[in-house]
Amino acid sequence: MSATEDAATAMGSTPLSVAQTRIVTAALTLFEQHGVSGTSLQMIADAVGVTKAAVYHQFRTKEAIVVAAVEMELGRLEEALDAADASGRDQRAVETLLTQVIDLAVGRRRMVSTLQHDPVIARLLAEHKPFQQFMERFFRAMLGGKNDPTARLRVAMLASAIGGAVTHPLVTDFDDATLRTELIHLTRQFLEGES
Amino acid sequence: MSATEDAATAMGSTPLSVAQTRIVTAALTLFEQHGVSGTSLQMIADAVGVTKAAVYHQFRTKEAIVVAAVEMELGRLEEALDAADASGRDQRAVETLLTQVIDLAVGRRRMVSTLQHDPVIARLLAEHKPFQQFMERFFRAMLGGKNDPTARLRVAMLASAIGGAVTHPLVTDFDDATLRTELIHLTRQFLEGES
DNA sequence: GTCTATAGAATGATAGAC
DNA sequence: GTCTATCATTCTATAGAC
Repeated sequence: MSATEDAATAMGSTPLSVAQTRIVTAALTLFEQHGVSGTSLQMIADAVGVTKAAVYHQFRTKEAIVVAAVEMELGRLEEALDAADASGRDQRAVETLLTQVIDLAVGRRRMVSTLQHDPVIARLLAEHKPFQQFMERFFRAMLGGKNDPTARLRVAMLASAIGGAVTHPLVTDFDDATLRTELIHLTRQFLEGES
Repeated sequence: MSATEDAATAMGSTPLSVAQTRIVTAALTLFEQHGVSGTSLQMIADAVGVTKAAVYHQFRTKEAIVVAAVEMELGRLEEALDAADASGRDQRAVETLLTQVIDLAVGRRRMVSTLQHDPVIARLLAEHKPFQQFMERFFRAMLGGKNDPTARLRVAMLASAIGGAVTHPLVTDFDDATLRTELIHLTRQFLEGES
């Protein structure tokens, strides 16, 4: 409970103040509805209930808000990643990590798609050094020691399948618990075919 | 070859003129780089090499351009879908459709993510009647007669896995042929687990 | 930490000439 | 089919008062 309300951000950046956390939280909701480009500072300010100038006092640019938002979301993965890195690099460690990834993806459903596919965030993940390193670390853990083309494609498919399925129109009627159970089941099935 | 250059749009709408086709093609490239909201009419006009007013003469609104663009892309799926609907509703028909979907996804890599995840297009697919019906038809074909929750999640994962994998950072170094072969292989493997 | 007020550029969209 | 010119609106961002 307190972990969800914690304002600390990941990847060694300065923790957020209460006012900053309010802005980032509101921004995230708008980003998932309209995308980053489709969200103006005015919309964010209105959602928080302050003026644009107040938002600019907390973040110098719109990009700074996006960075803080991505940091906040990736921070949720960091704990799971730490545990995975500590518990070796075998198949069982990968499955434990996958379960936590699924938990996060189901719990934050609508957020995941934005994080994975918004063009602005994609560019940020590719160009911003700390994000680059974090994603490399994440994929390394998901690969569990392997690195052949088939293994890489398998991880790419798995990450996309989980992230995409949780918001897919065919699945919107699933409650979280059912979605979680079924996702774990089908994910395991996909991994069983592994050579 | 002539099929790729054909300006005809799907879903019963008016075919596009040459000028309109030029605009929609340029718009699609920009949409995949910046998203729909991140693409202005000025950017589209510049890419085509005309003024904004010339673009407005061809399409009354920006939304009309987006609709035409989505129609053009979904049109590529329509042929495969017709064949699938004609060849029954068994497991083999689904596998044939899947192969064609993979071919399309690999061939148009960067486009797929935009179509599946851009918030403006997502809203359009959900609210625009002809798109709604087309997507329903597509999912029905992919389900191959089934409709239980597990089957729906399986299709959701499959569609997301294919659409997401083709642009995934872990797979950017794959050439089209390799990506196609491996995707078909892993997709079949995923389906073999089916009960 | 928030406000009012504003600068300066870019946005979607229209009118009318060629 | 394309142009120039312009509309009202919105955008990011800043200055300065409280």
